[in-house]
Amino acid sequence: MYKARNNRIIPKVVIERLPRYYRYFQILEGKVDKISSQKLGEIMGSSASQVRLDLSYFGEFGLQGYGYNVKKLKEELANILDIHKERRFIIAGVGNIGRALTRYDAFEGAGFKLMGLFDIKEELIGQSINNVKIYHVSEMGNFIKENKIDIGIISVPRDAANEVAKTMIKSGIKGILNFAPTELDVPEDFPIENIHIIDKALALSFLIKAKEKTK
Amino acid sequence: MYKARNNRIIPKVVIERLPRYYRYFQILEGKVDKISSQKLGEIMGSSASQVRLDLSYFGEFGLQGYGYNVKKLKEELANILDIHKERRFIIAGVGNIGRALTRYDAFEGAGFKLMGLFDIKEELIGQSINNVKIYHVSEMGNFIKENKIDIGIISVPRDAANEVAKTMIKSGIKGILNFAPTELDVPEDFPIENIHIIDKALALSFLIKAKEKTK
DNA sequence: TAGATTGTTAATCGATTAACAATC
DNA sequence: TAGATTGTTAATCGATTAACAATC
Repeated sequence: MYKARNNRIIPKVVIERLPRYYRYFQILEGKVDKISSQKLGEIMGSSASQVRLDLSYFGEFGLQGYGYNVKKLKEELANILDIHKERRFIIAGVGNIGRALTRYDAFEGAGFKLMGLFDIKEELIGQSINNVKIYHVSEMGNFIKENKIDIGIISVPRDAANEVAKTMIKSGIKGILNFAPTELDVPEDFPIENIHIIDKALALSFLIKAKEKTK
Repeated sequence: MYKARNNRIIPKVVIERLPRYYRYFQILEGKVDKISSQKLGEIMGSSASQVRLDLSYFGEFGLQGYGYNVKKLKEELANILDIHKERRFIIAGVGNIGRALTRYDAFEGAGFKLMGLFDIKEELIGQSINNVKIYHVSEMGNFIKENKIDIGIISVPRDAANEVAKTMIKSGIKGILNFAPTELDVPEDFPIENIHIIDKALALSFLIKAKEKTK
């Protein structure tokens, strides 16, 4: 659990919303100087109360009768999300998803730096994608230690995911972004985020079907 | 809102969990014949109560003193998620993410069929990726109508996303899977799912930083 | 000053867990 | 039958919204 000011515990849902606030303040910057919780809520599709309560976990950023200073808030959120710090990451699994993430430039814009790629396919080892070298997974543990890797992206097949995660964690990685279609067995409180693409597509299928039924 | 048996409304959180149940029943099939809510909860990392309540929105699938028949439940979930029906989709935006999704074979395994790709870059038009042709976005509206496209994946840059969504919806698409880093302006109750990769990475950054602080 | 808008507490709403009668 | 386990209702927990004093 993550404590905020006043010893309050920051709910997980609030943490998940933080990057969204950051995105909106990025867009607002340059357009307006200040914004009220009311207006921001309208733009983001949430309530003014939620905006104020969410932000209040991290500080008193507003000013009565004025609202929030856009430039200042964007900077505060950048600090909260550690955007100015370089966070080094690697990708395990150079399949379609892995390759795409290698070339995905938005990572760089958010302060993430790709240091290496890992796979088991012999024919890939030694190659480079976007000037990032592919190594054999057996070298991953040492690589993490030597290069002080912060984050591991897992895009290997489902059955290999847990072993990869285990190696990463044992080697001192600080967090995992998991694209494999399974829940990983990590220690309680180990930082992890899951991106289950097919799950999202299937939930969408359900929504579509359910909507058609009600017609 | 989506009604279930007994006129209960199915909470959105339950819908989002459905694909996860399906995944686990897929894995269990062949391994065991039956499973109790207790055991399933242990494997999935949720409570037995939640398993039973979640499933109860869709039917009485269990048997007292026995549990749930794995093969049967997997089939029920497949039907609930419409997996046996072919759902046709297109991808707007042939950047890194779009390309990766084009080659992502898990879509096919879940019953999704990619029918076309769309972009504005003239040099891409007419090319094919994985035997799927790239068209100009100006042709998208007609393509959707003529080919009865169910789902649109949006992987265009942020500023183009809303216009693409508008065209899709106007042309009768039934649902959108959005990878663009923005919330789309869709009608209330229009089926949509968002996959915000950078948001997830940034939330992970926060978790890592917060954990380090407490040490 | 008057109006606007914050940060926070209280009230409400929704989701999860516990309890248990029903029954295989 | 006895033990196991369901489906559902009630109790609890957590998240969202409403209300408002404080104050720019």
